[in-house]
Amino acid sequence: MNKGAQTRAAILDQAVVMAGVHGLDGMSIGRLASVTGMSKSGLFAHFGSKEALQRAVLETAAEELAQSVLDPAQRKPTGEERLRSLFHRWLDWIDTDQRPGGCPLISASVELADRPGELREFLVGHQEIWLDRIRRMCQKAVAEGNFREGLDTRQFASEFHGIGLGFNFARRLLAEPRALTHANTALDKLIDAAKR
Amino acid sequence: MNKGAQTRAAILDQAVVMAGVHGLDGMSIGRLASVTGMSKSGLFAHFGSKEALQRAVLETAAEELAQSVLDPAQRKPTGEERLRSLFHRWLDWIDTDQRPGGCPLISASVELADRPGELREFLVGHQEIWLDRIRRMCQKAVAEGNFREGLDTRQFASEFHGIGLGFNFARRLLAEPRALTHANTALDKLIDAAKR
DNA sequence: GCTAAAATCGTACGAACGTTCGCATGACCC
DNA sequence: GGGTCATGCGAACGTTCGTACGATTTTAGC
Repeated sequence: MNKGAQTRAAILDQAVVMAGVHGLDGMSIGRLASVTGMSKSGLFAHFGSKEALQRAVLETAAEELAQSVLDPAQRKPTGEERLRSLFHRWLDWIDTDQRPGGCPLISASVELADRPGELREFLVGHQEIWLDRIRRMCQKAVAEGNFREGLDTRQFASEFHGIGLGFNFARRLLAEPRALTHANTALDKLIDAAKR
Repeated sequence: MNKGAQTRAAILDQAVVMAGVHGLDGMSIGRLASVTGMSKSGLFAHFGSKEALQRAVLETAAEELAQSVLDPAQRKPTGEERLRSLFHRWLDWIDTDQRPGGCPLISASVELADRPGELREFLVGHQEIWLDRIRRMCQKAVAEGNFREGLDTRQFASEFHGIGLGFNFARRLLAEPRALTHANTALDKLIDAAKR
């Protein structure tokens, strides 16, 4: 790995954290420079604009999510196992003490929801893919005869995602200790209902 | 109403909108002044600090939520009716075209989740009350014999809230047209499951 | 209608913002 | 190992930020 790419990766490591806590806008180049021990201009040169930095943060977060949540789940044999694996890994990813700020993509989703632009489009695309993956896992479970025929998979994906958002909320804002139990119970109910 | 209180209310009207779209931090006093046709210093004098302004925004949003969502629902006779009324009014409040930015309290929840301070405490308090109200409505339905005995009302409230968060997400970021249907179906399932 | 109080304005402040540019210094290829 | 190009720094830019303060206008009670 080049020196440049190395530094860039180190910057993005911190940037994902800062963006998760303070938002993509609240993340400032000056503070990021001081955290990474670089000069503002030196750091800036790696991206060329703040928007490009923000974009890189979103891409980095999406890659990390894919690597530590989506991909491992995809390797499970059955649809239900994939869904359960995805769910638990997702909760871990949201709640990890490695990264204060929870899931940076959820934070960005709320921050950018009503602000048209390239960043928003990127996020929309990512989240549509995310929901589609859930849906496909669900379809697989139907094809396997595990979930009932005629199940509304879009509805399933929507509810699946809602449980995760609720967990993110309960865990991060309220520090609710029962949040994990609530989420797991909700998933069990959802999967149970999908079977009959 | 005093001239002062009148102006203050007009400012907060715009401030709630701006905070919903750009976040509590992204809302700036200068832009707020230009939108309301005031001078920066004249507007500032009404609050004394930006944090006080942010606090007032949260209080205003919470009052509006109570007035147009919570209070009317509380007047319904049965627990289930209260829950259904609360839900539909909540979705309307989230999706209204009056206020771009969806529910400002949800936005603020994500923005402030990992930033300790007075504002966060206020939000935590408000959201705990919110969840508690849902829970109480649920308890009422149990007491009425409509929902089954032994129902985990905390679990119910958590799922109820998750559905709303999912709706906020799907409607605002993805502009998903099926979002309302998904939310309604999810609520029906939730209530149905609470009965048996 | 006068007057005290409340509301608003203009100006200014220091700090932080994103961005630019020229110069040094290190890394990497031949 | 020398030459080159990527990498990083320091200083400065114009703008916007939140905030302070004294002057001025407008409101409200007598």
